[in-house]
Parts: sequence; structure tokens; C-alpha cells
Amino acid sequence: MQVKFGRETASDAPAAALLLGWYDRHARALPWRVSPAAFRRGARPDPYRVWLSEVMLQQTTVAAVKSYFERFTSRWPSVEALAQAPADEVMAAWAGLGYYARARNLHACAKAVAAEHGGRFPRTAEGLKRLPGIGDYTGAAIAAIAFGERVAVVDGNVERVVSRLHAIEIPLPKSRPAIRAHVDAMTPASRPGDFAQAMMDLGATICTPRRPACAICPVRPLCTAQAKNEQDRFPVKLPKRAKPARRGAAFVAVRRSDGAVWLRRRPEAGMLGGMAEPPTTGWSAKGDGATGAEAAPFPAAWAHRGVVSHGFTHFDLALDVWHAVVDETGETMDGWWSPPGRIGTEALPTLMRRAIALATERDGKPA
DNA sequence: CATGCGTGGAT
DNA sequence: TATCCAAGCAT
Repeated sequence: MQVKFGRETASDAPAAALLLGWYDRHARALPWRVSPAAFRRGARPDPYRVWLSEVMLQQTTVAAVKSYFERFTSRWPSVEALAQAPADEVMAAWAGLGYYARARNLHACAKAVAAEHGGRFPRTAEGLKRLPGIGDYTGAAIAAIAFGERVAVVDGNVERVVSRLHAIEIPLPKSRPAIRAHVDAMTPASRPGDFAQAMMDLGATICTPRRPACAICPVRPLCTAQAKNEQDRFPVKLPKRAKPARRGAAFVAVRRSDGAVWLRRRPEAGMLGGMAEPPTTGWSAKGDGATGAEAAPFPAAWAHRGVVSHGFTHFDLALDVWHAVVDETGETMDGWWSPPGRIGTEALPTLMRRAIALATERDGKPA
């Protein structure tokens, strides 16, 4: 359908009212959230917790975020505390959550808020978006939820919900301007944060990507796609490109005396930037790295222990894992020995943890 | 504006 | 097993 930008579609305001009513009854209880009832009593969420949760939730599920959120807020209860934390501790605490540029930006953002804003987050989406790691979505979400700004909050859930409500045939991402116009028309001046969370809850629990639960949807009477029983066809998306298959190798050297593993730090920019790894070959989305023992960082009795398969966003990696027990080496290279008691606290991405686990397991069990 | 950037769960 | 994809951002 055509959207008249800047003008309300007839169904937008009624849909918003239905959604808020539904949220009052069915809002999910989440650690960073203030319930609708508490909100009515005057409670407001802590901007620090809202910000932290929104950054963690970028392209990441609620289930995956919860334990990380608890650990971060227990360890760093305020933005000032996080700002003062050493960078490597923040990266290590983020290890396993993915998209590691988020962790670097998170720390940079905390420092900026502490140093340049007196420890207080800007209260508008526009001001928030000037901070590292905060873009259109996150800035709007924090401003609406934590500060009550009436601003359109558009994430993947909202795109799906609105695409169905209006049976938008233009494929994403081209349809984004039209979707944004609808969301802006829907967003109420009162409780814009609850409205945003209501849209996201609806998308996460009812208006799901597959098999949406239209039977219990509060906005079903206003949904164009459902009226045609074509909800599964929306949102229309452009086809994706196939992921290339890439190869590489990891070399897990274990010190004979204490079982320590030799690790190094990856460059700040690019894949797994700033994270720890056992030495690996030059694999990337663009090309393969060497896979054989001749590519090892130093001579040793390297034994092939298997292959770890790992899917990245843009390519699938098959990483050959080599293992060697060494008496002593590497001290002249950049890196460090990580003893068994410390390996769990290193900033190791999941891929690298799996490679180390494969290299060091015995008879199918962890060493 | 297209591309690069993780991971785990659901189907 | 293969595929999709989840509260996006930076460049």
C-alpha cells in the first residue's frame, strides 16, 4: 500500500491503543524492564540498565542476553563503574555473546558518558546517537523507554509487525521509510516507551517470523495480511546471497609443565577484533587460510585433532585444529601462556573455545 | 548504501 | 542437516 508520509493511516492510532492495552496485561517481565503497573506508580527504569540491555539485545535473543546482563550489572552497577573497568575485563565478560565491536563501543560509550556527560546519559534520541554503539534503533529505544521521548522505535520486530499490519509488498530493506512513517504515526505522546516495548513483545511472542499466533493477536482486526490469510508471506524480503565456505587452522600449544595454552590478541579491527585466540592462519570472509602443520607459528610435534565448523554471518568456517605439547617456546612472540585456572576468564570467542576444547580433550572428554 | 560483523536456538 | 534469524551499528 502507498503511505502518505507524515500523515496518519486510519488504522494506526487504534492499533496503538489496542497494543498498549494488551501490554498492560501481557508484558514480559524482564530484568531491565519496569512493569506497566510500576510505571503507573511512577517508577522509571535506570537509563544505564536500559542502555546496557539494548546494546546486548542488538541482533541477540533475550534468552542469550539474560545471564550476561546479570553478570555485567552485578559487577559494574553503574556507568561510572563500567567506565573505570579495564578494557580486557569488559571484553572477557562479553566473550561468547558475539559481535565484539559492541563490547568495545560499550566501553567507549561508558567512558564518554562518565567523562563528558557527568555520568548521565543524554535524554534524547538525537543526543544518544552521537555516542559509540548507539544508532537509530538504540538511541530511539533508550530515549523512549528511559526518558519518555515520543520517538519512533523501529527494530526487526516492528518491521515485521508493521509489514503485516499493512501487507507491505515492497521488500525490506527498501520498505523501511514507509514502515518508519507508520510507526511514527502510531507512537503515542503518552507512554511511548511502553508502546515500543509492546510492539517488540508482540513481535517476539505472537507476530513471530514463522507461524504467527494470529488467533490471540490483539491487533488482528486491523491486520491487512491476516485479513487475506497471507501473514506468512510478510515481511517480503530480498533474497540473500549464499555464504561461502572458508578454511583455516588453529594451533593449540600446551605447555608440558602446567597445561597452559599459548594465546595471543587479535587486532582491534575486523573479525573477533580485540579478542584472544590460539594462533590461527589468515582465514577471513575473503579467502582461505593455510590448513596444514607447515603453517604453525613455531616448530613442534603438531598433531591434527579434528575440524571445528563455525557459521559466521557471511561465511562458514572449517577450522583445522592442531595440537602439540611443548616444553618451552613462544616467549619471543606476542602472546601469553594461559594456565588452566585462567583460561575460563580469557576473552575467548566461542569459536576459539571450541578449538581449544577439541585440541585438549582426551577420549572424547575434556582434559 | 551494501557489506562486515557471532552465536545459539528453532524448525 | 540446512536454513533462518534475534531489540543493529559502523563504515
